[in-house]
Parts: sequence; structure tokens; C-alpha cells
Amino acid sequence: MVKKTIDNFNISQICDSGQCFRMRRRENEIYSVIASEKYLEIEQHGGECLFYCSEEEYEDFWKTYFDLDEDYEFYISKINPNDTYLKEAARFGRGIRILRQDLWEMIVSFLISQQNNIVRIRRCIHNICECYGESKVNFQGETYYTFPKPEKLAFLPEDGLKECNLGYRSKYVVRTARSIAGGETDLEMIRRMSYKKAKAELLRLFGVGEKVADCICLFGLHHLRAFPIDTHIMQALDAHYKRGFPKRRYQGYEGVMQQYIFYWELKRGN
DNA sequence: CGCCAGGGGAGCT
DNA sequence: AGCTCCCCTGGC
Repeated sequence: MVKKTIDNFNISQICDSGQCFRMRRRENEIYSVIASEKYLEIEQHGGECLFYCSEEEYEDFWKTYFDLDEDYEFYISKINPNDTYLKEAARFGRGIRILRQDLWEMIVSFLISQQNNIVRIRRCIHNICECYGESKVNFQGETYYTFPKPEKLAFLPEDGLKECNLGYRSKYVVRTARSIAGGETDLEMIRRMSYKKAKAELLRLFGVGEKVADCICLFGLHHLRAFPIDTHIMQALDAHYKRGFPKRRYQGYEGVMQQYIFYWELKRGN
């Protein structure tokens, strides 16, 4: 068990920000997340966080996963004081962090995300893990499932994942899995590429367009310059940035600003 | 190049 | 019953 006081970290906001589909609210202030074979529970009261893992596992994995070495207050301090919209959005979602998630898992997650809602995306991912992942047991004695490797999905027929509720997105995932398992697409190479090159490479995958490629770059490669534009962000930009979003001002971390806007627009509705 | 239908079905009103 | 959903592909 690890106890930490962390600024600009709010697990509830991260859970609801739509970047991780394997995190959920268990009880009042307790959240669970599955990443890279590992299972974690986190409890947060105000600024104080309890990580239900060893100090070693926290230092070696979760600290990086939650991007806790990055100074988000710095990003927020750079916001134009005259930009009341962005200021408000950032204050509302100031505990958001861009998680450092697995590239392959992000490719699949955002292939599924297109024309889809968050509740169903979660279920699709859960179904895939349950059918093709490895089963493990957490410290509570409950079973959970890891995310299957590309090789595991590559042998499926193109519509094999329709059984996991993917609908027409099944062939996007299967063909991409084949492309990676077959060596046509090299994830290790993509990890070492610049934002622009990585995005161009991702756009070659079947089912990956502009928006999905940017989500993968932001959440799977931690390219904070990526600025995914979906219909909600588009509407927000139309309403508040008639002359375009000032990307130059936030060069290098536009994606962080995108997340504040996205979360604000998502939560403001309800 | 631009436009737009179609894709499957859950979840909300 | 109707509409929306963190779109992309392929045909025109």
C-alpha cells in the first residue's frame, strides 16, 4: 500500500475523461484499473491517494503510467488569461493526466471508438479481453483478463469480433492485428518515430483516419502535440475559437488542452 | 480533390 | 420510434 499526496491528479476525472476503457469506479472513492497484466485499485480522498500495490510496483510502473513525473500545473499556467473558456475548462478538469497506455491496446480501443459511445466501447474491450486475453486473479481473489496480443487476434476471420459486439469495426481490428503480427507494421519502430511520422504510419492501418490516429498518438505514444478533433471538439472550436484554436501558443502540449476541452464538454451536458 | 452513404447496435430521450 | 454515438472507407 502506497500513500501519496499528489497535485493535479484526480482519479475520478481521469476515469471519466474517456481515454482509458479499463478503468472503473468500484465503490464510493475506489477505482480499479487493468494495464499490462497488472491490476490496481486506487482510493482518493481530496489530495490524498492510496495505491493498493507495493512501493516497488508504484515506482516501477504506476507512477509512470499515471504520468506523475510531469508538471501539469505548468501547462495550466500557460493558458491565456484572457481565454475564459479554456481557463474554466482547465480548472474543471485540472486533475486530468494523459496516461501512458499500451500502444497496441490504444490502436484497438480507438478503432472501436469510432461512431460509438463510451459505455459500449468499454463493453467491447471487456468482451475481447474475456474471450482472448489471459485470465488472472487480483489481490481480492477476483478474476480479471489481460488484453490479448496481436498474434492472438490475427488468426480470426475478419468478422470474428462481431461476437464481441464490434459490429462493422471487427474487420478493422482483425486486419490491423494481422498487419502487426505479420510484421508489415512495426510497433517498436512507431514508438521511436516523431509525432508526424508515427501518425502517417498509423494512417496506413485499415480503419484508422485522422481522428483515431491522433487519439493513438496522444494516449498510446504520449505525443502531447496530438490534437484529436471529433464532433464535440469541432463544435467547441466553432463556438469559442472562430479564428481557429491557438495551437501555436500551446505548441508541444496542445493535446493536454484538448483533453480539458473534451472533458468539459463531455461533463457539462449532465 | 469533395461529397456522402453506409456500416451494427446499444443506450438514451 | 427516433436519434446519437470521441468516424472511416469506398464509390461517385
